[in-house]
Amino acid sequence: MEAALELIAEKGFHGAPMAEIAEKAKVAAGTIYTYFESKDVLINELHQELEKRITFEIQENFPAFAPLRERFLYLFGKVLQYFLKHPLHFRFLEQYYNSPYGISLRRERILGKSEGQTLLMDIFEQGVEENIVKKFPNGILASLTFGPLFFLVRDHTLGFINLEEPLLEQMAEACWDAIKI
Amino acid sequence: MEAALELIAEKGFHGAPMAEIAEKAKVAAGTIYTYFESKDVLINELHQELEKRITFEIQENFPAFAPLRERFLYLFGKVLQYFLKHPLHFRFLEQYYNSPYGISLRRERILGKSEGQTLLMDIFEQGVEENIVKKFPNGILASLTFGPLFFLVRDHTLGFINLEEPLLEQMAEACWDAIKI
DNA sequence: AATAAAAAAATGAACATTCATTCATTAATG
DNA sequence: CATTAATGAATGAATGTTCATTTTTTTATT
Repeated sequence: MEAALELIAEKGFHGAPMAEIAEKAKVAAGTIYTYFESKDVLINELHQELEKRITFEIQENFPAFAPLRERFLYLFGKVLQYFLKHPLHFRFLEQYYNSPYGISLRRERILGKSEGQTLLMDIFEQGVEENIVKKFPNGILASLTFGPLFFLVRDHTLGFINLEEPLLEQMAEACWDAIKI
Repeated sequence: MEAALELIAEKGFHGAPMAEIAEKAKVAAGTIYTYFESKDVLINELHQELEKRITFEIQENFPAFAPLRERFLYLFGKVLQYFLKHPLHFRFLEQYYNSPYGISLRRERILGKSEGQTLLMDIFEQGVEENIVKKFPNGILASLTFGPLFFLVRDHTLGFINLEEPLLEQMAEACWDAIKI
């Protein structure tokens, strides 16, 4: 799975043939099929594994009873830092969500909000209720938050931008400005 | 090129074999090679064509001498409307930029700002100078603008969200809130 | 206008390559 | 000895590209 992650993150699904994944993992090509029924299964399990790790790391130390703005900035920072720390995870997930694999999954995700998303959705809903956050549907508020975040991380992992510490906090605050009234 | 656009936008680069492109275009497979040296060339020319159309349409009626905020909202709206009107173009470009094709191109794009981008960069630079816009690098300001936009359009073209008129304007204003001081 | 010759374009079967997957065989483990 | 795992060559399907052949269009000649 690690070998697959690296290859796919760097070269995309089609730059990662099973033979190369096997080579990188120092096993024979056929061995992979002892543990994964197919390439699709391998990729889907890899995706699940990454999601699990991310949601775990984000919920860690979450200041559940802090003011709205603080909770928002915390979440934003955590997600941002996670991806900056694990650029390969980001690249892989990006590939995944833009492929047929991810799209059906995404549909479910949007309707029945899963864990990890819940934290943010709660912030939005409470914010709207208390007249702190603009009265938008959750999807729009999420786009105002994650849109810039993903956009930037992408450029960063590709080496186009260098994100420094003070800038990150200012970014988070700018996104808060976008959603607050 | 039209057949390629449709297939690639709907099923990705790898769901669009030359044989199918040819079939959709009602020519034989070999015929494509009279006009395009290879699949790569076809794809790159298609990309250039789309970029040309978009930059043209965006610059049309641009209120070059209006106040900053107005110019920003105009640009934002134009880009948004273009993609909502041409979902296939959006899907294609999204594929393109997330593939090896687009990444090298992107590098150039970020350094030497090309046409179309210039309009927005001018707004940013003037805004920073006049203390209307937050003092961020252009890349960050761009992410605060295009990040949410692309994010939303993606969900819209995939049929997850329905973007209505009044919402669009509010979105644009929210993004302005993100970059303004 | 009519015809012939030449050039250009279209065709699609054949080719070469890539790649996921299988499986008979060998090695490792309990 | 039995069971499980690993191996990697072989398989077959998919796909980009080529090219000899056919069809269409253009040009030249009568």
